[in-house]
Amino acid sequence: MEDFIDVLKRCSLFCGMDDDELLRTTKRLGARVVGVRKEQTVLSEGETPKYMGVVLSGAVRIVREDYYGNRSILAELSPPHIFAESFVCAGAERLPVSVVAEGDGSVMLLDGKKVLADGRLAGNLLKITAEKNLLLNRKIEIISKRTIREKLLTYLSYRAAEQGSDEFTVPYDRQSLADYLETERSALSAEISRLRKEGIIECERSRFKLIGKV
Amino acid sequence: MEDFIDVLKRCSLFCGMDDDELLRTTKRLGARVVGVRKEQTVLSEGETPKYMGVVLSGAVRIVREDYYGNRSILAELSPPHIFAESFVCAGAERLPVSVVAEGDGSVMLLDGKKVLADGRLAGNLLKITAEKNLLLNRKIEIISKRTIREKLLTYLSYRAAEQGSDEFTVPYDRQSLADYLETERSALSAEISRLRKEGIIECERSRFKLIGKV
DNA sequence: AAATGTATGTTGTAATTCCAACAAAATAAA
DNA sequence: TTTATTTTGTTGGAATTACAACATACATTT
Repeated sequence: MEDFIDVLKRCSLFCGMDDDELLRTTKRLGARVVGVRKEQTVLSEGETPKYMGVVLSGAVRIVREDYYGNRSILAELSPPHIFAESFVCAGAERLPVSVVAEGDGSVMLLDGKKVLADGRLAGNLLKITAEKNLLLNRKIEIISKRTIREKLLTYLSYRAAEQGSDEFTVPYDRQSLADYLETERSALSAEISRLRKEGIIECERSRFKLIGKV
Repeated sequence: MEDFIDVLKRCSLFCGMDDDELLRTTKRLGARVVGVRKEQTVLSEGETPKYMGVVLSGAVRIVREDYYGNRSILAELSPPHIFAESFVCAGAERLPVSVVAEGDGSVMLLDGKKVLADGRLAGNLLKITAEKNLLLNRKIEIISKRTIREKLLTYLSYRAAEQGSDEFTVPYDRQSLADYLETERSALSAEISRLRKEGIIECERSRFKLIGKV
């Protein structure tokens, strides 16, 4: 736990706690740090939402897959983001998504009930679930666009804004970006090519640049 | 306010309060009951999220419109649902959606800061925002399906489950249903016709029936 | 360096959706 | 009832996407 104290201090769940308080709290809650390997499933769709987690290193993806194998990525979360907290707080019967490690890394798992029983943590959770809400709203805004071009440009604009520059990276390779935008990889590649030819974007792998009209 | 005490008692925000406590609380918060007319905008996209609201009668829709006039319906909320609470709790700078009255009705508007300052109400808000999260997740599941047929059937399955019957209604007319499914009205109508001809559904206006294979 | 595997780009065809225009049905108003 | 108005259904062509198959580029391993 001590290894990740700096990450945990940046985590909204423990907002306002000093080192000592933080260590005592995680200990009292019986928090477990778990190492995860690339592609490993941390929590599975369908299971009872018992735990909420904190990304300590690496990154996790919130994903869902339908009968036809269409993978859908809801979000990629880097440290010190929290996951599965909404399903615990809402008392959902089953997890509607899976949590999968993007690469090797580690997460902290917390017993949902114990977290909710702690007034301080429960208070912090309100802001967290509300912010998660904004993220989902944004994702809906993006994928409700009718063409791949619009979806992509809307998404890229948000990334640019987040990183405060017209040059920025995206945490996805082409397949994953397609899974996030809810579309086809090859069609996405083709659209990126067209945007490049038209001088609207520059792009190399996961590095993009939005070319603004002067 | 007294007219709506029964609605408010069913509202999760006031969970666990008796009549007297409820009236005192709303009074203390300076809650205002506002009558709304069909199509009237209650809160506008872009404004600062200052208020959260409760649907008292009628229904409201959470909507967004893009530059091309594509209307997107995120949700339809009936009494005693709450709206705009996530944006207040997250401290968002601008409202990313509008709230529009579906028909004539009334809503209660509450000052966001005052609600958050009340420990009891803030505690209740956690469950509410988390549940709103589930709704958004569901909406994403629906619209991430690749065809209108799949979107529609997924949505209808949820409605059937909610109403506990394979015969059920939908709170939208064709245009609104299309706006919720993020697709075209005419294409949706055509798909409904096909599903009907194939014996997969029965449908008359906003009343649907899912025909299960025997 | 060669071989293997993975990621990305390209292309043509089939399927689906969009869009516009109109027809038919239902509802409201006169 | 008759006339508007709104809602829903239908249709054909244009636009877009999905899908499959393959080419190319890049990375990793041996």
